Amino acid sequence: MSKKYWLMKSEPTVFSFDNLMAKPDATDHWEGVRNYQAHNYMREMQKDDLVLFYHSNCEIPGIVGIAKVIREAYPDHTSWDASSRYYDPKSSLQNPRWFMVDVQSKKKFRHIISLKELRKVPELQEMNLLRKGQRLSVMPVMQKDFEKIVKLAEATYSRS
DNA sequence: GCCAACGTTGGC
DNA sequence: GCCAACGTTGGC
Repeated sequence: MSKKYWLMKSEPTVFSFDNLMAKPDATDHWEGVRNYQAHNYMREMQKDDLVLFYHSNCEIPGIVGIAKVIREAYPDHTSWDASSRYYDPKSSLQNPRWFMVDVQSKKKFRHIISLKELRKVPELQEMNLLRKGQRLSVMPVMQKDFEKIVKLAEATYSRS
């Protein structure tokens, strides 16, 4: 099966791209997805799929870098941890209700590709991310859009 | 802090 | 199964 592309949102005050880079092996599990549609997308992820890392609910929302899926979906242990903010009493070790993947940071953009900037790119206007009212924290990205965003990031490098 | 646009819950 | 009330997301 061919590689797929995704976008995952995180609030940088909770977990930022820098936090991911600082982890051992620049790798961490992606805990806390508690929306079924986002969760279903996450379960479709395959090893080596690439992920746009998006910072949400912050001063400058936008894409900050690229990560890679290094472990496919497995039970999210925070869902049965009563002390976790992601605790779900309907989930248990025996019958897990939520899953997570492991991701590794791959490349940090020198500058954030802000939501504002994305909205100015004609080719990207069909992205799920830019659709009104869509709030999924995990969503698929078309290959052409992924490549366009990487190009934007590279153009930013050469300009500076 | 506001509020639009969702998703979820629970009474009926 | 309907739907009002409530909670959450996330840009602004």
